[in-house]
Amino acid sequence: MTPLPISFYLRDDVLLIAKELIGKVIETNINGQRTSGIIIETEAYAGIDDKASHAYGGRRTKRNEAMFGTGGNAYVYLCYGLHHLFNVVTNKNDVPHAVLIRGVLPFQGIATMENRRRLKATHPRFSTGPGTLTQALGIGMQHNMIGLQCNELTIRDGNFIIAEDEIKTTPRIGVDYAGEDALLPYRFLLHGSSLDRLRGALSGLDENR
DNA sequence: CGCTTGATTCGC
DNA sequence: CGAATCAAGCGA
Repeated sequence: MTPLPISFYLRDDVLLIAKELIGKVIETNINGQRTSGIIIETEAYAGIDDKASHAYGGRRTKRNEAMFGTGGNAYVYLCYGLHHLFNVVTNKNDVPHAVLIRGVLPFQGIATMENRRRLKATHPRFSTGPGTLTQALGIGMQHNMIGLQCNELTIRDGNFIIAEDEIKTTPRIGVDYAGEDALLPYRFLLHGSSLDRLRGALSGLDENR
């Protein structure tokens, strides 16, 4: 299975990319352990005019430097001093667009992820939430700024077909500080019924394909 | 410098 | 509901 092409990430429309990432597969290969998850929730952060974005007003620091890099790189940062949050950088160099990955469905390497999380994969908060999925997949600061075509951390198309009407759109979470931009419908997630359908499809699949 | 606040999670 | 835990970001 091949990584999504760079052209996927270089496009201007970060909202469209955030929506299209639903159903795609994040895969990590760390110390010979392959783990992966299917993306079920994302948020778009739309550049220097977006008050919720770390890059609002053109703010450029050591932390958010990755956002100013080229699309197709990872932006990983520490939140609340303890959680690593994983973003996909989009658009061209110096246009700081990004998509925050907020939830995945456990797919491959479930035993490895259960060890990292010290939780059973059936636990409701196993990998739903931006800080828990990074822990499950083993994503950390060592992945900040790396290209998503690499073996260690990549996103590919798992051919899970998601229809337009299976995706719900809401305001973003935890961005109250962003004033009126906190109300923008920039969060995308699978409907509950579609989640169940996906879960059902997964239970019939060979985990090692 | 020192103080405040997060793109959060978990346990009580 | 509050603790954990640290680096931006901001004002002095």
